[in-house]
Amino acid sequence: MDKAERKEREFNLRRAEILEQAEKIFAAKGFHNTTVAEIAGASGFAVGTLYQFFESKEQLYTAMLTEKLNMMYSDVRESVAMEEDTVRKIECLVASQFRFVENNAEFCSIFIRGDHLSLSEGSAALRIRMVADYAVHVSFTEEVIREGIRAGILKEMDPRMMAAALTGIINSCASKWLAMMKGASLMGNVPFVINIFLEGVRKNAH
Amino acid sequence: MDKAERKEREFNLRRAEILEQAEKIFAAKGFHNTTVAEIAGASGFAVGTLYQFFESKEQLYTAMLTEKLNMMYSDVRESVAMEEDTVRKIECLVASQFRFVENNAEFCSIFIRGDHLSLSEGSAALRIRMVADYAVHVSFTEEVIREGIRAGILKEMDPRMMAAALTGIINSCASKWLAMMKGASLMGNVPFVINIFLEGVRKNAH
Amino acid sequence: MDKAERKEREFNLRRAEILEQAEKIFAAKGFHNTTVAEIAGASGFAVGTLYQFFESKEQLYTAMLTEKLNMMYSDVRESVAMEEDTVRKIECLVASQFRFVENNAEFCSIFIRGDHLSLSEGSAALRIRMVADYAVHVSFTEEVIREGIRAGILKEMDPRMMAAALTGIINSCASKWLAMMKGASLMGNVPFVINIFLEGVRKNAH
Amino acid sequence: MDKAERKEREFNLRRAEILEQAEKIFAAKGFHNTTVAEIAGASGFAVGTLYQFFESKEQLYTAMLTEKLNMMYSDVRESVAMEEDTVRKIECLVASQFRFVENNAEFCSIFIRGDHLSLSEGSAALRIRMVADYAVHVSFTEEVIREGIRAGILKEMDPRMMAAALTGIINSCASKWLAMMKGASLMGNVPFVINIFLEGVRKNAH
DNA sequence: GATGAATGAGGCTTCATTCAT
DNA sequence: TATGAATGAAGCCTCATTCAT
Repeated sequence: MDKAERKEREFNLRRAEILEQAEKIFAAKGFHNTTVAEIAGASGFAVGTLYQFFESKEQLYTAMLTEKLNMMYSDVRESVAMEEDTVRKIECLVASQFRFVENNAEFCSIFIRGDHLSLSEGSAALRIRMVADYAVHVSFTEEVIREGIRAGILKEMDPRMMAAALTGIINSCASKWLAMMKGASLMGNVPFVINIFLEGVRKNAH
Repeated sequence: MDKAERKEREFNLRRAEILEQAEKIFAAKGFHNTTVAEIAGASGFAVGTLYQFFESKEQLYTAMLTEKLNMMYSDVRESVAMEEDTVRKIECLVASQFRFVENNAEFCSIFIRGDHLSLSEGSAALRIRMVADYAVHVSFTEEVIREGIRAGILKEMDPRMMAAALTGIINSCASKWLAMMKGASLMGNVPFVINIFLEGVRKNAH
Repeated sequence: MDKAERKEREFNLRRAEILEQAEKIFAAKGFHNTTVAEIAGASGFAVGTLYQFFESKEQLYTAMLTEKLNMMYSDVRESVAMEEDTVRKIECLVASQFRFVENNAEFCSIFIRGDHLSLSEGSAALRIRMVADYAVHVSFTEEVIREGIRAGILKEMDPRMMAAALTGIINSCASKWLAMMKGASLMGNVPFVINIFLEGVRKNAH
Repeated sequence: MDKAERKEREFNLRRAEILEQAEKIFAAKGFHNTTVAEIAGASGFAVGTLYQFFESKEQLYTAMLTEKLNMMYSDVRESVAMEEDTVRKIECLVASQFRFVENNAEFCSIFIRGDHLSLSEGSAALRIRMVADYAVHVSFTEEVIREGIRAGILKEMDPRMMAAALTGIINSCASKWLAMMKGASLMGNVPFVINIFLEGVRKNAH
């Protein structure tokens, strides 16, 4: 019977609607300053109804966070996988993250505000999963770099540190862009990031 | 009569004691999950007493944040001011920030947690001061870089972006270290950071 | 569907129940010595529930006050409107106020206690409305007297002052009755009040 | 030794200073919205010092109230005692009360605000004394009226009620004046009050 | 005697969660 | 299954009173 199927489709649609509204409000006001009633109101459901989709306010928050992040993670992985060359891969890594930030500015400002992780002790399990997801993403970046080293394209430094440096540059540029919200495109900074990461800032003597 | 003087000294000691305990608890649990009663208990005062030192929970939080950060800002400025050479200045910039992170690991984890800024609308004035302080710090980094460019040592790129990149690398390494809390010294990463920032990661053909 | 209608009816019933209990307690202990928890307990609701009916303790207090007073005001106006003759109108004025005091002794003792008006600065708007309502009531009394003067029944004195005198006599008798709470009926004093107001207390020489 | 005497004189001066300042603040903000610290500040003493003059905030409040009122009561009694004629006595009764109100407008507005009596259960004894003092004053008014009746000048009505009526007219006029705080003198209303009380408001047929 | 910092009980209000309809 | 009124624990803050200096 495909009644069950329709049910599930409906369920997922409603759930997505809630997450979408929650994202906006959480991004604007932070976790603690957002009330469940607000989210319910914005998504057109009753308060009690939200609790049929999510166990708690925290779980709703975490779901939104992880699902959106995993979306970004797979975007990055997909776009990187299409390239062969290490330098191109790094370009894709940067570009796809910048693209995500541009397309999800509100969501990303959560991380500037930064109340992710300031979740109560109770939800340790949820937090652990988020951290784990992040670790996977980091090690993906590491792997790209490791390949570059193996291929003799990148210097033989600690890949962990190199990944950290690249991530830092990306995040810092994204934060700057989010803070300013300038009309300028964030994507336009890709060459700069690549250049600084690959070549550094010291002027070569000649 | 220096009775007044002694009074003030006493006052500042108590105030500092409160800030010290508050720092630990805020760092461990975040702003919203920390109660005024907890801070009072930890610092050995009654709840009401805290309110003779700080107007509100938020003001206590902000005071702690700004005072500690300004401490770091001046540390950085001082140590950088002692050097002449641009490269040495950048080294100092990185080293003094890493030193601060090492010495104030608990405090710094607040920024990983990141609930600074998620303060209610009420404290706009306080928040503005924090942002302004930060802006001054950022422009200090920029200035160091600008000097390097003028001196022909650094490439002629946008100094704002270069400062952002450097800041990103520093923060990322610090975060990594805080997250792992490894026995390894964070200071040990200074050469790496300098190297990657100045020379990049691409292997030179020769 | 008259489900909404029933909802509203229920809502109003509960609201009235709270007001009724609040009236008793406020009357007995004054605004500041009454706690929200007490009112909640007496009306059989949880504390939080009160806040679905009233924005704040002050708003609850003011609502009770204004609604009850307006009830009295319209009682007075209605009963006076039924009479033609000025003297009969004044009788109704006095009688209907006395009747209200007898039927709402507890409520009226609030005014002997008198902590109406000692509300915080915050509720200026609410207080203004109360004062305005009272002004309307006073000018109604004045108008009755003015008519009596026009009709040649009352002396040509300042109607404002005459209204003040009548109001004073009424209030004073009511206060006396409330203070003593004697078995005696307050309504029994109507002829006395009318007589003293119309004829004064000096023995006529004859 | 008159050292003790000087001490007592000093003590009374300080006490009076505190009462004077307390009166202003209580009059302006009411009992509950006035803090002990405010009174201390205004009177130039430390908080702890107030507690050497008064047992508690409530006792300070009551002392101020009773002492001021008794001042008025004796003023009234004195000035009435100087007259022989009943009508003149009543005039003095009204005039001396109006004079007191004019000279102590701030203090009297406490009674418009009316948070006298809204004292906690604890101070029953103090409240009882205030009520008793008031009762004495009322019975003094009654006695004047009783004399007038005996002298064949006033009608043979219940003197209690007559006293209540007179008091009501006086209070009502005073309240009106306090509320408006008009430039006009309250004393100017004495003839009106006397006239309305003695002769009433009904126009005589002729 | 004078001081005023420290105290801590207690008040108002919010809001995540539940459950009867 | 959806609702949203009811709940009540918990938080921030105030302020009368005390007591060591």
